Amino acid sequence: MGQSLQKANQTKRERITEREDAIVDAAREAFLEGGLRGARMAEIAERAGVAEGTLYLYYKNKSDLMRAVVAQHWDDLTRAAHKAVDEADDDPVAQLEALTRFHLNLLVTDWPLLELSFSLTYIEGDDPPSSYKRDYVIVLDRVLRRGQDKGVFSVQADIRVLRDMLFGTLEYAGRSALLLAEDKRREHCDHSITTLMTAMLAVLQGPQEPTQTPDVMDRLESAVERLEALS
Amino acid sequence: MGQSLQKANQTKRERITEREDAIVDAAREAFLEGGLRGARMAEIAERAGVAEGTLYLYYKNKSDLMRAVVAQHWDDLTRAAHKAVDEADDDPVAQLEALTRFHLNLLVTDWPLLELSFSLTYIEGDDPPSSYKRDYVIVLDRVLRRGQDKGVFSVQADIRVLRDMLFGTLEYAGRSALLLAEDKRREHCDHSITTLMTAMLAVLQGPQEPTQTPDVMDRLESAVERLEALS
DNA sequence: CCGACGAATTGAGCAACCCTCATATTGTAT
DNA sequence: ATACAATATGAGGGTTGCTCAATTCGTCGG
Repeated sequence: MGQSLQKANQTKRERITEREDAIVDAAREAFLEGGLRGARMAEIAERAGVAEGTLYLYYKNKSDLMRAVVAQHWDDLTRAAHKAVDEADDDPVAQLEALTRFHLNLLVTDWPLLELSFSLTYIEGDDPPSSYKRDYVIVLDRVLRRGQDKGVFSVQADIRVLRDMLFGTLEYAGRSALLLAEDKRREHCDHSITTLMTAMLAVLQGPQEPTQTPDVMDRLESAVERLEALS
Repeated sequence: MGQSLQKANQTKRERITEREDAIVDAAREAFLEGGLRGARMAEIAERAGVAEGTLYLYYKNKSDLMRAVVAQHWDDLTRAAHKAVDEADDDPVAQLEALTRFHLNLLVTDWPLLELSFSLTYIEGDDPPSSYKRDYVIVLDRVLRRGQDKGVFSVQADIRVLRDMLFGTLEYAGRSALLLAEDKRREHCDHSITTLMTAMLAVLQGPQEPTQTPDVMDRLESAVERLEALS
């Protein structure tokens, strides 16, 4: 009759999701400890409390399982990034800085998991290259487009290049920070952010002098002329 | 008697070096075709014309062999980078742009091999993480220091952050370029370089207003003088 | 409550492959 | 010519990702 008795009040769907979570959790631990190569499928199965064969009912192969671990994490990060931007002042520059700080901070605190993510980039997958990062990147696009709409950022600026600049620089800066001792880390991060903001704003706000200087000069000159005309 | 007969006029040293080269050449081909995982030691041995066990007399293990392939390549690249800078005009800005263009170009043309190099970053090596890139990075340091010495670049600028910015941005920009169709690639590269130069110069040349303001002041002074002359 | 059928799970076994090491070959000095 | 060291070989050991025939579990109709 459609509805039937379930063990411990769980639906079939719930039980399957629970198992999936158990597997992903076990896999995350194992991958964090040994990387893609170091982790053993047998060990993951044991930790998850399932047989080795069961893993292959849920995920096609080892790297597919790691993809699931990484994708879940990027999902969390995307939500957090949106939140970080929304909590900043309602000003494109402030939002951009908030996102920059959020991302660099992430690279330092979440490095082990992000390293897994990056390493996956270089694994020749059997399946089409997935892009769990796409949604995350959209957070930046939103900030930049909003700045352009408000007239604070130049519409000339190519968002694609700025994406590369922000994420590229920060990935490298994060790695540099990790090489430093704990106490120098914050200083280096702050410095990287300041520098990167200067750089990005130079692109986003375009040349400032030409737009302001002529204006100032023109008005000054005309004032002088008016004075000259008086005499 | 110290000097002894050699087959085909080769010294022992020469024969060993020749074998090493044969192995590295075979390994490069194999790794380019299948990556670290896809390449088979048995196949590399066959291509190099040696037995599988011989590989392990020259290199500790598979990733150590790949390291050798990649290190050799970075060595070539470093020489070429120095050359690119030296052939540019004797001007720090021009040299920086030459290096930027050289590096981005590299990322597009040499991508398969550079991808191997990057993937190696994420292989938990049994040995201390090697840094074949160190010498390459020094090329940038040289350009920036020279600019500072000549007073063209601000000494305030932190070279470490600029390193992250240049190489980080370019790695990402190179990847973006590879996703584009052949005909749009050059345009995108040129655009990335222009943008990146704007960004870096904003950092390297510091705030520009102070250098222009005096001009405003000069003209103001002259205006006042004209007014004074009237009375 | 029973029996039966499909879905889900298991884990022993297979195949692939890196690396070792006992043996063989080559080179050199006396 | 002989002994000895250096170098090379490749069959076999050991590990591990993945498959699939056998088994258990969950859900129905009767």
